[in-house]
This record gives sequence, structure tokens and C-alpha cells, in this order.
Amino acid sequence: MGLTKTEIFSTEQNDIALFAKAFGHPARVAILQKLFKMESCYCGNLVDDIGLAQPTISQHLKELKHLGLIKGNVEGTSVCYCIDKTNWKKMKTILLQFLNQDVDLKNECC
Amino acid sequence: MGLTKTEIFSTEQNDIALFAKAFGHPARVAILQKLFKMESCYCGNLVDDIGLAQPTISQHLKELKHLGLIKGNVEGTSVCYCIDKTNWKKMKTILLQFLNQDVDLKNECC
DNA sequence: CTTATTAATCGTAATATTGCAATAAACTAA
DNA sequence: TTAGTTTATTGCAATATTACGATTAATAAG
Repeated sequence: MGLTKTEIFSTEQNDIALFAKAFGHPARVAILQKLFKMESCYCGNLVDDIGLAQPTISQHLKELKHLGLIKGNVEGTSVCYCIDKTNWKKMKTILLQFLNQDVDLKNECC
Repeated sequence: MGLTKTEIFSTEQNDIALFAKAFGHPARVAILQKLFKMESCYCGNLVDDIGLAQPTISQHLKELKHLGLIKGNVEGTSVCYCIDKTNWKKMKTILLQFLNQDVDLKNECC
């Protein structure tokens, strides 16, 4: 199989999983952290900073872009990437609600 | 390859990725949500609630337990699962810091 | 036009993940 | 002991992910 049965889960559960999966690889975590620092907007900078080949970085960028977490702006032969603040906030709302479930958890059953 | 190059990333980046990966599947999201509701601590309840086979649920539980997010308590032939609040808080601290990076992001570069 | 630069895409190999049937293990009850 | 209950483990098939070399596409510079 290797095929997730998305149809048996709610939209919310699938959304949480999709966003979490985006952060489920250290390269994508590193890319996002660099973009937040605003020091390496260009794809080439990310390739230099992180020790992965250019096609690999490009692939990770594509995933993040597809999820809407980053935006890419073509400048000549370069592409400037940055965080999509609006979508980041939307994602945060969804994930924070999930992470903060423990606040109203009183007792542990075991 | 299919092999993540963990050695080129920081401990923090790998930790974020590991926890996020745990939430990267809707079945594990569903399991945790159920455990927070305290209605289905037993493995069998989870199997009934979520529409996946018992070995599959057992496997997801094993991953969550291995990460320390849940605890399992044997009661006869059953096993009662629940959230490990302490470790959940630790995980939250790490992920929240990552998710809240946008608060001091002033301008977008593109 | 030619060459250089930068990033995306293609193709492919290797590893990881998901899912379940079959089975085993551990305990309970009769 | 035997039969039933519940969960874990094993083994396997199918899909997904990760990574990169080779190539392509697009633009810039000469």
C-alpha cells in the first residue's frame, strides 16, 4: 500500500497532516528558517547554505510553494523566495488549535 | 535515495522535523484527538473509531509512543493509552517557537 | 548569435511509509 | 488445560519520499 486513506479522515485532520508533513523534513525547516531571517531569498543562496544539491532544494521549494507557505518572484535568471505571511498565519491557526488541545486536559487516565 | 541527510542539519531542525512528521499522518492526528477527548483510551476503541485495521493502528501507536507523546498502560489483555502531558508540552515549546517566527517578520522581499 | 548563469524538470535509484493478513504473545475465564 | 479476548509483531506488497546527475528553459551579458 504506502497509500494514506485520506477519505476516512476529516478535512481538518487531513489539513493538519498536510501542513505538518511540510515541516516533517529538516531541509524544509531549514529553508523556512532562512527565509524568515531574510538573508537568503534566492534559491542559490539556499543551495549554498544547506548542503543539498540544487535539484533537491528546488524540489523542496516546490512543495512549500504548492502548500502556499512561500512565494517565488522571478528576477532575471534568479528566483527570490519569501514567506507568504497570510497563508502562514492560516496554517498557524490550524496547527495551534491542534497543539493547544492539552490546555483543557485535566487528568491522565494512566 | 529516500534517505534524509540528518547529519547536515542542526539538532533543533531535526527535532522539529521529527515531531512534525508524527503529525504528518491523519491517522495519528485522529488518534491524538481521541486521546485528548479521553473517550477511547483503549487500542480497540481507536480501531473502532478510526477505520483502519488493528495492526495499522498498533503501528501508529508505536510511533507516537516511541516519540514519547503517548503512554500505554497494560490492563489485563487491554492497553490503555493516553497523552504524556509533560512531553507534549516539551514538543509544543519546540514547535511553537518555529511557528511563531513570523511575529518579528517585518517586510516581505517579494 | 554565443556563452554564462540560474533555476526547473526529467529520469532514476534507494530508502521510507502505509496498510493489512497471518500469526504470536499475553492475559482472562471457564 | 482450553478457549476466548486483546494487542503486538512479522512479512509482504504498494505507494511515497528523498536525493541527485543530466538536461532543459529562461534570461543576461558580451
